[in-house]
Amino acid sequence: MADFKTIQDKWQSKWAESKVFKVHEDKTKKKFYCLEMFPYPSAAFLHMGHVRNYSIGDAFARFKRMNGFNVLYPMGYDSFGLPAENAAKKAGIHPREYTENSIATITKYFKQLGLSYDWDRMIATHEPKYYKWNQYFFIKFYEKGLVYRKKAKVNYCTHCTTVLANEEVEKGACWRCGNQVVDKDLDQWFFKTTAYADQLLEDIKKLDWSDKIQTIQENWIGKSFGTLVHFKLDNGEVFPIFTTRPDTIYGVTFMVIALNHPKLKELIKGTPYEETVDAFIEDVKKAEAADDKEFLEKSGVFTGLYATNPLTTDRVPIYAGNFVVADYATGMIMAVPAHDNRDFEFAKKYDIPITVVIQNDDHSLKAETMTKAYTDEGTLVFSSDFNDLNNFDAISKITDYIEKKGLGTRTIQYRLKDWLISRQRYWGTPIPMIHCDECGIVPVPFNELPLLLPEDVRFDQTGNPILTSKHFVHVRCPRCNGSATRETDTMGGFMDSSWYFLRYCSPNTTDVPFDADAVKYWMPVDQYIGGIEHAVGHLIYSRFFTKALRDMKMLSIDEPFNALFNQGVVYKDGKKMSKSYGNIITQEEIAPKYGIDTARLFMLFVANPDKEMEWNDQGIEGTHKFLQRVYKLYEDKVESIGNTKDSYLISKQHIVVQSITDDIDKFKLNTAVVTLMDYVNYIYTVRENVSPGVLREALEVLSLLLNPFAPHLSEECWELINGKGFASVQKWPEHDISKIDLQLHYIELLIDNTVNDIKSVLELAKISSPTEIELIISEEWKYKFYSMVKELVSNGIRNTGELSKHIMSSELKKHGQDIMKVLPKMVDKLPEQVLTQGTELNAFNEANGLISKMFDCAVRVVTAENSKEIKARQAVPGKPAIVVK
RNA sequence: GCGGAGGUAGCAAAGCCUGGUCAAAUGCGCAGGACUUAAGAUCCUGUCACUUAGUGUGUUCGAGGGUUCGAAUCCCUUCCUCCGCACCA
Repeated sequence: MADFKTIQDKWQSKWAESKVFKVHEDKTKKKFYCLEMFPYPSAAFLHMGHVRNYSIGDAFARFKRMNGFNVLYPMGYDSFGLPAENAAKKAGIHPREYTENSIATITKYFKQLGLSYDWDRMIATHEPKYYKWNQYFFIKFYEKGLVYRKKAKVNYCTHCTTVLANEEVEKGACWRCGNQVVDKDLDQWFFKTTAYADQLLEDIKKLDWSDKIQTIQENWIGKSFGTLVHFKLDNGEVFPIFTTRPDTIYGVTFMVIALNHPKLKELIKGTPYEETVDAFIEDVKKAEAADDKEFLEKSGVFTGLYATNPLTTDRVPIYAGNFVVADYATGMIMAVPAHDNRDFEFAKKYDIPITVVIQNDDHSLKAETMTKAYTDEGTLVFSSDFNDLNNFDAISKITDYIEKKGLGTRTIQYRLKDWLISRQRYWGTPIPMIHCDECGIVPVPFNELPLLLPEDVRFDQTGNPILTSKHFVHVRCPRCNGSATRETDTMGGFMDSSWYFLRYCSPNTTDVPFDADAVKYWMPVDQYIGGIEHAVGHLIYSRFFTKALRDMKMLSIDEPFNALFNQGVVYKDGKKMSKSYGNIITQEEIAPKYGIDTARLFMLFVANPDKEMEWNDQGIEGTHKFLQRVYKLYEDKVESIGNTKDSYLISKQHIVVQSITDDIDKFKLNTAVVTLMDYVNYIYTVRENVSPGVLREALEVLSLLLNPFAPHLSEECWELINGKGFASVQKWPEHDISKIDLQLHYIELLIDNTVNDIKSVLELAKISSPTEIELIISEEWKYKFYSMVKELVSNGIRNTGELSKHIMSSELKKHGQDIMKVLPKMVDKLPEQVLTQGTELNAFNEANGLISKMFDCAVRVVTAENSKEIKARQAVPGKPAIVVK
């Protein structure tokens, strides 16, 4: 029995001592940057979900490293953020202390996983030497006009007492604590992500990302082409509204403005409607708080205002409605109930007229009898000069007209909003800005960076702890030296993660955020690995950051992450494995019992890495057993009793290497493990019948193939067969197609079957302990079937159709049906030598049954243990089945 | 509503792209056997049904149709499950 605990400790310390995984730029080698999303160091443990994620990344990094790449594979911590601050509030320890304790613990666990990180590159974003550069970038972006401050309605979480970015709001609730988010008017800092909306959208297509995540990003950016139409209010004010359906403009019967539109209050101030509208807004707020779904169906209230449709000059009423979003487009819509379901619902509810302007084929639509909006294609009616046009054709014609008359313009609208970076909390990067009454907003001078977080703060009060600092807030203006105040907001955590992948390239530079040459060498990330939950947050911000830095000439790449792999979630008892559900299995529970290699292997084996998987307590026993079996191969001193299986094992070895290499390349780690298991079983069956050299090579190869999956055992096995150096940095085994001989495996199967036959015969004949069996297989029948296939091919038969024709018109007719069962694929592929591929093996196996029918074969079998000669005759209809002598 | 991923033997999970190698890898579970005083561990065999000494036959890959000499695999319809974004004009 192998003691996995001792083995893993031994190799972990050896790796650490010799720094095998340390890398540096080496222009002579091809680089490969493999990166996992860095974790937030909150909980002081790793559960099987983590084990899975990092095992996937490590397997891939190891694979690439062994394939000769110079692999950058770093790890660090996204260590700013609310949990640390909340813990500080609760437990009375400083967030830094909490964070650094967590980091120490987590790092210990990481090291116990045996991941092949270059630990010398570890970063933690809460360290001043890191966040200094957040401040630097902030100011740079500010200078470029990519950072601005504005008063805005923002999402505010009352529980976390801070604003949240759009991307941090899920279904109207705070992503972290799940509390309902409320609107608040605040002066806030924004990154102008929208400036790159188009590029962000366009460049997605260039990336090797899953369709799913590409679609999520596309939807999030939400580009739509439309027209801005100028409606006029009664007070003469022009109010543009955005529509993608100008073809329906003659059917507008009302307008709807967002309840929280900044202009609404002002427009109805002092009118008789002010009171009812205000009351309605209050009701909606209450309903939202109470999550009253029924009330939250489309509802609204008349504002007493009217707008004039510039095309019809009709005056239509303006409602305030809850289904219109204030910060998309202009916050007001034109409503065409006949042709939009939302508008239809609303019109029905409040008894607003409906005007049909697009007719179906038989012109049978009537406003009175409609039960839902007509949203299909049709012909325009009641649309003045545009009558009888197809409505989709009319879109551009009407827009042309609108533009010509100066009533509006074509426009492109994005759903993406600017990135709100301000947080009213302590544990983040201080925003390096100063508010001066004289000079306005003034950045902190570069030479004063990093602007450190103040230490003299109290966490026992509500609100932003920074405000409790006596020294932080008041400052002299760097420009006029007058008295001024510091910005007290800190940056949201996504700032830290927007460029950390650059910092890994040169983690210790003090005069620049990253070394240009190092970044040029390592970037972009070749393989990024992480959860899909970051689809719209981190993965958009990082792309934005990269593009902005490129335009500032600090980078020369367009995209940070070439390939992205989203690993599946680990479930237990039907729920995602997480601390909050209390259904975690930690590394600590598993590793002592089975060893960490077992845990890692199991996580990779049980399901395709991109699929969700259910944790299974029993399954892990199986992988443990497997690793023990592997170890036994190296431990056992096998007395070889022959070399009859040499070529079989060699061939098998090359098949296995080829198959595993392909699988890892495609991230199909689960099937790679299966192949590995199969290989181990195979070695067991043949090891007594191969020469020592061949066995040794097979074991050498096995120990290396094992490295990405069970690295510690891999090293141990490598050492046991006297491998030099670390297995982890050996060259990945190569496969040689010419060494793969499928015929051999085919014959092997035939022999196995025959041997089984003979076993049966022995049983039947009650011969319990034969002392000799000789197995003789005639060359003639061995190749007969194969040569028949060859003959067909040489007759020019290349595909199924030709084959069936050939058979029907040939002497093979009597076996036609049977041949059709087996041959076609072989015929199709033989010219390309596909017979050399592993999967073809089974074809021969299947063919075996047929062959035994079609060809007469006689077998004499001899083994060491028996002396009785037996003749076996494969069953052919009408012939004696087996003759025992 | 829009979008994405799925439904394979007792369970988990391959196979589907590129149709014939599929009664369908592998692991778990289960059954039998070897070993053992016994249990455990380990090893071997079996595990859709009926049958055989071996072979074989029948019915299977959510359901229903279609294409094909041939479908788990391709096409259409349909049912169900999970997951994102959600009133984006």
